[in-house]
Order: sequence, then structure tokens, then C-alpha cells
Amino acid sequence: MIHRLSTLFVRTLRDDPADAEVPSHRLLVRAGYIRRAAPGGYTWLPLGLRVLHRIERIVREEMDAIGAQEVHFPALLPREPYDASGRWTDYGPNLFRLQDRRGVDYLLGPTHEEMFTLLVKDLYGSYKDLPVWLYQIQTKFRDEARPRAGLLRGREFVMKDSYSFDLDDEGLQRSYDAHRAAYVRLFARLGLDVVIVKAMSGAMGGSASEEFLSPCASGEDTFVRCTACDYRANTEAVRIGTPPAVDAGTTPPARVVDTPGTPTIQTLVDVLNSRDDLRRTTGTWTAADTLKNVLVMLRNPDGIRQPLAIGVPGDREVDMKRLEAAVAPAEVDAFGDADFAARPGLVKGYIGPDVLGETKPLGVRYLLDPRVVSGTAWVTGANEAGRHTVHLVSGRDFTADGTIDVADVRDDDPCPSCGSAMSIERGIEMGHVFQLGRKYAEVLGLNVLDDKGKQRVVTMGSYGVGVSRAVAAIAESHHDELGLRWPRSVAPMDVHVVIAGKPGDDTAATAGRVAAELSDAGLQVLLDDREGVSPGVRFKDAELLGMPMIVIAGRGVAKGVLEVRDRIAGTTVELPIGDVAKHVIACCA
RNA sequence: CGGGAUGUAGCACAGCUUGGCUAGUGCGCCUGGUUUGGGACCAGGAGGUCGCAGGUUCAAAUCCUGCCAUCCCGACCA
Repeated sequence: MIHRLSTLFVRTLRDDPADAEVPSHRLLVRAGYIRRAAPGGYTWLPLGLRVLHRIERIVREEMDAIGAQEVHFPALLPREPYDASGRWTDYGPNLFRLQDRRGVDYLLGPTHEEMFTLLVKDLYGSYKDLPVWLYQIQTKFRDEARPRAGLLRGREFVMKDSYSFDLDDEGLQRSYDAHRAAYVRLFARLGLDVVIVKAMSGAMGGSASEEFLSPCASGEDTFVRCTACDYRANTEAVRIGTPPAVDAGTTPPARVVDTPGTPTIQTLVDVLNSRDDLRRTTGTWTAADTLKNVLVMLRNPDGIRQPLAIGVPGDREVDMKRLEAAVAPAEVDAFGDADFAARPGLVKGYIGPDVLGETKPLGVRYLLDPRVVSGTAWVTGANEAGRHTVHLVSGRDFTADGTIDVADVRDDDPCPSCGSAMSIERGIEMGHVFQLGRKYAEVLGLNVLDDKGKQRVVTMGSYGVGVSRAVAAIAESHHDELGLRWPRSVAPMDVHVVIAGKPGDDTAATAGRVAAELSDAGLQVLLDDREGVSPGVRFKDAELLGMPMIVIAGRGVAKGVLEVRDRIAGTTVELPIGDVAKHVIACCA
């Protein structure tokens, strides 16, 4: 089919929109693929919608290929199922809630576990019905506190979510593996390089969980990648190993020293190094020699708050994302002045292990970073303003209630799997597969009879793909300084034909004939037939719009040739007019 | 929710400090003409609740107060 630029509903912008920061947002708006309609909500213009539809189609094909079946739920959902799962409240402020004219509660679906579970419960009751895999491509709604980066994080977005239902763990594993493999194929077809990382299953419950991340500076997820082995993990899911215990035999006895004015690690290290009586034979004191005890308040889903102390080496911070993930479903609040006031035994800036632990009078749970192994010696607070304890040895002088691995992860930290250096990178979360288990089936009563006639709770898997986000992610990884560069599999048109001659010459007629030839071969052709537009504008627009092939009918027509550019490879060739269609069709095959 | 910035035509911005004639510039759009291989030129036009509300003043885009919205950073986030 031939689509004429003179009538296509699109307007390209010469300037970048001021509110667009990341390349995909900038280019998709400039090239006329999307327009912002609401905070976190975008209108799909014809070109953008074509890309979205092509992505949806590839997702459908890959889901159908593994035997999943498509269904479609309403976006407007009743409250009851979400009450049953607890998510009417647990989902918090991110859930769009609304009421009908009678005051009955509804929500706009942020994800559909409950609805799928109830649908299967409604229709199936026997182990013979399983396994079954269902999916939908739906608009999801989440009241994001801060939508950003155009399509990358919106309040309304298109997602493919599928769910597997199995009788037992072996079945779930097969379902999981099938979806994971389908995702590998699917993202390859979309032209997205993805890294599969270990992920936290988080508040969703369940066990095995992996994310498909598209590496990109604009991404919001941080992950580690081992430079030697194949270990990859979301930073939230990284588990550092526990170093072997150390022999503390030569460490002097612990002693309390006056360190006035040292409420922070840096001031403490400076004072330690300025004191002759504390001089070390092994070099100067560093932040890594100190033990920092960080206090937070945990808020459980039932609303009860309890304090937690975390001991980490002084050169590291507690990573709040990792902490949140580690203590879920409890939430983390700051340890405020009121909390200090309620516990006079805790001296801000000088907290030490002596007063920490569930068995101590204050009853503050105390967990240590795994690096604080038995036998290691530390400088830490003495629980009095202006005083610290040196040579305090873990296991000899203090113990804790356990360990917690929530210190920040850094470039060159050792890989938990092989010990080599890891690098930290960012990525866009494109897909997430995980074994949900029986959480939803249990609370919503999804049981089937097994071959012994006994009721069995079904086990589920949940698998998501960000479809509208994929448009942005592909734009992020496929563009250059001139504009977009769509992979052939998702490009809105196969070829862009530019008329670059003078009015009255035969470039327009030639371009029209070639366009017709391409169209007859089944290609989608964008023909720039605008009048009174200079060649420079046509070239700029062709590059901005980003079709994978550009055919130019210009001054070469007089010599019987057209210019054919491959936008992806960046190459340009001149071909006899009669050979152009054959060449382009071959490239698009 | 905290910090910062910004709201003036479809887009990008100036004007605000120091209040004052009909609110400007570039791009885009319309009409006519000249152009046509890298975002052309000339002439003429259309398009504005200057974010909203209140206040100060003879007079407010400009000063004051409140609110709203957007963007960035953080917090939060299947």
C-alpha cells in the first residue's frame, strides 16, 4: 500500500520538545509518532500506532506459538476480587480507584492476576483441564507518582500479561521455561537486545523470577553483570557471598576512646588518623574500618512499626531499594527524631552494637552486613556522644540477630558466582517472568480435582511484556543523531520514497511508478509527494521518521538511476531505475 | 511527599529585574510570487483567557498572595 506524506496525519517538529529528556521521547514526539494528552498518557498518531500494532502482532504470534490463548478483560474492574487478594489496600496509592453513580467501588486494572485466577476457577475444575496458558494485551493503569520519559513510564500503558495454571511444581517449571523461551524469541524479533537478570519476586510473592532488561542509560532498573561468568542480577536481587571467618588472634582488646565531634564516618576517620595513640602498623584508617549502624523503622502491612538496626561497613550505604526488597512486604520509614526520643539509649551518630539486638533492653533487632564476619575488627560507636570503640571484634565482642544483604552494590564488587569483578549497568524492564506459586489460587479458591479425586490448589506463573514501552525501548536502542531507525520487523512502513526533483521533471512520475511496484509486491510504502517542499526538508524528514529503506528520485533520474539508502546499515547505492524495486524487495524479505 | 526549575500562539523562546502605546521573535500554518540535492527567499496574512484566582495600582505578562500544572533530582513503584 502507498501512504502519501501529503495526506498522512503527521507533523514533524524542527525543535526538540522542551519537556522531553530521553532520546525516545524526544524523537517520537518530534517525528510525529505520539502526542502527550495527559500526564503520563500519550495519543498514538498513525505512524506510532502502526509500530505499536506491529509489536502487538509479534507478541501475539510468539504467545500463540507456544499454545497460549488470548482473552480480553475489561480495564474497569470490580473491587471484590482485589479485596480477596488484599491488593485493594496493599497496592496503595498507585491503584486508580473510582466509584460508579451508586457509590460502588471500582478500579482501573494495574495488572490482572485476580481476574485470570477467577476466570479459570469459573470454567475449570479438573486436573485434566491443566495446564492452561492465557494471555491478554491490555491497557493498564497505575497512578504513578511521577510519570516520566514519555512512554517509558506512563500512568496508562499497554502490557501483555499471561498466566499459567498447573497442578504441580514440575508443570509450573515447564510453563515458566516455555514462556521464558518465547520471550527470548520475541525480543529478538523486536530487535531488542535483552539481558536476563535474576529478579526479586517482591510483594507479588512466589519464587523464581527473572527480568528481561534492555540495557540503556535511560533505564530505571539497575543490574549487575559479571565480567567473567554469566551471572546477571537486578541489584535488588544480588546476594553477595559470605566471606570466610577471620582469625582475630592478634587483634588487641576492644577499648573505648574519646572522639569528640565525630558524628559522621568521615569526621571519625579524620580523627582516628590524627591520633598518635591509634596509629596502625598496617596503614591509615579508612571508612572501611568502621562499622556504621543505620536505624530504620519497618512498617508491617498490619500497621505495626518496629525498629531495625543494620550494621554495614562505613564505606558503604544502605541501599534503600535493596532494603525495601529484602524486608517486603514491610515498608521502610525513616527513623525520625521522635523515634530517637522514644529510645534514649540510642545516641545519634554514636550507636554501637552494645545496645543493639532483640535480647537487649531496647529490643532493637540488629542485622549485620555479611561482610562483618566473625573475627573482623571494627571501629564503631560507644553509645555515648563523642566516644567510639576500637578493635571491636565480631563474634568475640559482639553478635547480632542475623545478617542482611542490603549494602549498596558497586562497580568491581566481586561476583557471587565466580568472584570476578562485576559491572553495574542500567536497563529498561521489558519483560518479567516469574513463578507466582499458589498465593492467588489459595486466596481466591482456585482448586481442581486430581486423579485421586482430591482437591488440589493450582500453581500459577505470571509473565509480562511492556508493549507500549517496547516502542520507546526500540527507539532508545535504534536511533542516531538524525532520527529514528526502526528495525524492519516493527517499522511503520517498509520504505520511504522521496521525490527530490524539480517540479515538472519526471522524478515524481518515476517515484510514483517505483512506489507502485513496491506496493504491488506487498510492501508498505511512504511516498513523500508533498508539493513546494525543498529537498533538504524531505531528506531531514525521511531521516527523522526512520523507515529502514529510503529511495530517492532526484537528479539521478535523468541518468536513469535512483538512490537507495539503507538507514540501518547506513549505506547508499545508486541503481538503475528498473532494478530498484527488486533490490528493495530483496532487502525487506 | 521533599528539593530545584518552568508556565507567554501548534513548537521553541524573548519580554518580567526597573509596571506604561495595538505583547514580540524564529519555526510551523494560510495567500501570491520566485525557488528546488541537505531544514530556501520575497511580500502579505491568520493565530494569544501571557497557567488559574485574588490583591496592589490611574495602569499588571511584569509587583504581592494563594492555588494548579509540567519537567528534572530524590522518595515511592507488577
